[in-house]
Amino acid sequence: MTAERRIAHLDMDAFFASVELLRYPQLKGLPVVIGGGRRKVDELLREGHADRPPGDIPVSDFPLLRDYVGRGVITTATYPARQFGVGSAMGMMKAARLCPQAIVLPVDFEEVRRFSRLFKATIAEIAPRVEDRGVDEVYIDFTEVPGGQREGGRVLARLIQRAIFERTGLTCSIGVAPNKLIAKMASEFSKPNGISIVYQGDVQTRIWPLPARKINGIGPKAEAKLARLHLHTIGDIAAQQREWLIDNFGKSYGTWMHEAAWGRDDRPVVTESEPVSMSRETTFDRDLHAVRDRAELAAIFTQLCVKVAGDLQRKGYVGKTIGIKLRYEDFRIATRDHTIEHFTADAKTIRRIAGQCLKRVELQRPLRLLGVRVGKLARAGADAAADAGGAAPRDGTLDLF
DNA sequence: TCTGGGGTCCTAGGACCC
DNA sequence: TCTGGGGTCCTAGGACCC
Repeated sequence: MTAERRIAHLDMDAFFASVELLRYPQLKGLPVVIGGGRRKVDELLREGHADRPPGDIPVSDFPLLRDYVGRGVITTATYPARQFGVGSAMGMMKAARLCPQAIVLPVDFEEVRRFSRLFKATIAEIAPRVEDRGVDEVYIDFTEVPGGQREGGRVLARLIQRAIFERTGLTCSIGVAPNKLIAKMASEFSKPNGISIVYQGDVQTRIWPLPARKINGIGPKAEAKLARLHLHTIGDIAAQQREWLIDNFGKSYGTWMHEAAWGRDDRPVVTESEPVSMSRETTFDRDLHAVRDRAELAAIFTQLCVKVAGDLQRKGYVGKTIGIKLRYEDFRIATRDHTIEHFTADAKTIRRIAGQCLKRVELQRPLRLLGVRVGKLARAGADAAADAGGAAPRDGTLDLF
């Protein structure tokens, strides 16, 4: 007698914005967007308020989206702002046209990470099998948790929701379903601060009517191609023969799509994973030319290498594939990478190899973005750590574990 | 009027090896 | 005159996600 799998997907409501509202409760109920960063909204806000409790800053002193100039995008919008059509990943300038009166605040990564750790720790105390899906999302395996099956998981979901609110003052939405795929969709059913319970038998009535794009894994490209084939809802996909989907989308993607449309997904909740790569990238305030802006570009390039080396060292990793990424003014992306003999986390080594990569790519056109990446990571052991400092490994073997 | 930064995974060709 | 087949690694690009 094995228990039926019950998997929860938990999504913090407007996470970045909600974190700011804890600090500035006077902004509750107002359209607020978090993002940008290219313009120092922070400093604007601080003018004349440096020694004032954040909660006492008058609403009229907060910077408005209409005054924002720069290349940033929206990270999160509060629900009042969403009513104007403003949403995540939207360019700030476009958002400013839709809702100029919205208040704009920069992302406070420290604070967001602090609350991220807090809410995840709260969950883990109640249900230990938690899979990290970024700062504001997790999957939770309810199956073996005592009481995890009651009311299809609603009782446990409610308990977690309350615990998170008590500990952080933040709300979340939870979907509980037989698998991750359906749970992810279910968590969107009753936002914010909602709980949705979905069973396998509900797929036809609750999943099939949804747009294909709601499936986690169907993005803008696949959606457009589906539309060209006159498939719009998940039910439309489910109605197709598997072979037909394979013919149109390839063996792997077609097979997966068919399974997904039928609500089938046996991926486990993965509680631990190792990073594959670490990177740093930056979009310039204005497009740069490799020749004309050589010095500026070189300084930024070195900075990126230093940052990524710092990330590796701080987290205790070394890597052996070093690469660069460019974005040209027309948004086309070029990448180059090179795998070296020995693992490293050394900024100078990374800079040297990345510099070689840079020579292999077209540099005539104006650049919008530059990035540096280190992949093929391994944990920095004793020898690897020495290597990371710039010393050659004794005999090419590293104590990686 | 555009479109950040940090990731993962997949594909596909060529090198190289057995 | 005909030239296997599998496996792994490297590299570049692209889709997708948060």
